Amino acid sequence: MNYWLVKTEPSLYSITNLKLDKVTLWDMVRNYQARNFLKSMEVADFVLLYHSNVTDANGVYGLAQVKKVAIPDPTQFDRKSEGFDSGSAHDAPRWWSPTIGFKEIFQNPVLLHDLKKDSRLKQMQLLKRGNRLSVLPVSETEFNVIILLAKETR
DNA sequence: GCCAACGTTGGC
DNA sequence: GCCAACGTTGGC
Repeated sequence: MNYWLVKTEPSLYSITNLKLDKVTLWDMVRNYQARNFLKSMEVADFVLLYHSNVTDANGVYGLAQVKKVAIPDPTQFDRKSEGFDSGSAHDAPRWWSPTIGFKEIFQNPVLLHDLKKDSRLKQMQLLKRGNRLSVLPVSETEFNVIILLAKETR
């Protein structure tokens, strides 16, 4: 069992969209390190959904779970898609997408500000200087702390 | 809108 | 293989 955090711009795709869709293929990731993390996701892994590029409100907004391991991202072969990659061969796809399913929208979103001030989360990959990766591993401890913060009544 | 961080591209 | 230029991410 592994724990992950994926970033998304809510104006493009938010936890609410995932709730409506129930499941979604996590496509369009075009960074090799992030791709490697996507490929190592296993069914039932938990995935924290992080909203980025929100004025004053970046943070973890909900929880998802891996439903299917990664398949080749279909957008890389689609000429009409922004994700099209002419350098990717069908027999050796570059980009991969797991399917994730909706679990919950947090009662209290755990904002970036809250993550930063919690001493138990000092080691979080997300908080490392300049980390722009859109898919990151989260430790079990960090995951549990974030879930606790999300359930806290404030 | 600005800008730091950093990944990618391409000339040499 | 080096590295400058460029593009993107994402916090503020």
